[in-house]
Amino acid sequence: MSNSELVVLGQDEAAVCCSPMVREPLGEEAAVDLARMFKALSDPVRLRLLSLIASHEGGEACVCDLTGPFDVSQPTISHHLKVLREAGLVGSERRGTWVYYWVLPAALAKLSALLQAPVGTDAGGAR
Amino acid sequence: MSNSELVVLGQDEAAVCCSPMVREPLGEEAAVDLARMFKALSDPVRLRLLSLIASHEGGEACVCDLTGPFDVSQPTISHHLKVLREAGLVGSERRGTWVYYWVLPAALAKLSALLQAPVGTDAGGAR
DNA sequence: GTCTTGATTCGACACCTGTCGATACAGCGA
DNA sequence: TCGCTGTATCGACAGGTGTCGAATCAAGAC
Repeated sequence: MSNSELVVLGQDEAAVCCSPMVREPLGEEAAVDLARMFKALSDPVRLRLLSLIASHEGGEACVCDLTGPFDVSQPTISHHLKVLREAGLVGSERRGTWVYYWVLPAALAKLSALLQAPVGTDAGGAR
Repeated sequence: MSNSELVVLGQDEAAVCCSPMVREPLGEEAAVDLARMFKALSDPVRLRLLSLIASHEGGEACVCDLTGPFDVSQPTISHHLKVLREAGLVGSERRGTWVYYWVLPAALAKLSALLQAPVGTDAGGAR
């Protein structure tokens, strides 16, 4: 079933991915798609939610585990989880009374690869 | 540098970073700081600007090279460049008539490392 | 000096986003 | 069945964001 993760992630077909952006200019569509994912990461609460989920035992967490550490209301947490889900960064499933969330590693890997830069090469020194 | 709170953590200082977020929950301050950088990446124009700069010959580009490919006004480009600069993702310098921008690789590397996930290990995915 | 070109800043505007409380929905247990 | 607990959705509101044209600043050419 690990294949289905890629399907979920492919909100648009793999047109976008994986080559560092320092290599070649991003296309317009690719930029729109990637910006959507980065936007999901652009909120401190969502960032912490994501890491909380990812680092949780078993790689997944129930919503009830996630509302505690924050001082925002439960509907707000739910909203943020929805944003993460719609960005393709996490998956979710109801299991009995509780709803569980887990990170989709391929999505993170995609973004990570995109940002990969040849560090050490002085691309920014004073000139 | 306007971030008085996190003054130590420059482009290359590793106060916040570098451990994948799937390893341990992000602290509150770290999340705020990182969210600021991701927010800078959360706009398609800025994403393309960044990759345009990074992939430009010599690793840097003059603003005049950057206004062409977009259908937004030049002040808007300038605004986006400012956002990228204030997020610590690019550096800039006036050189005669023109202003040049370059990517700060350490900043990208920091974000990239953060997103690094153990792909292949199915982090709680399929059920 | 004045003019021209490149870039930033300013002020304004429409739209988007994060947050809340109230409400609705989904399972479970009594 | 009814009620309880855990989540999601709704509607509203304050504040933030992207965009523009106009004005301003900076450096070089004349």
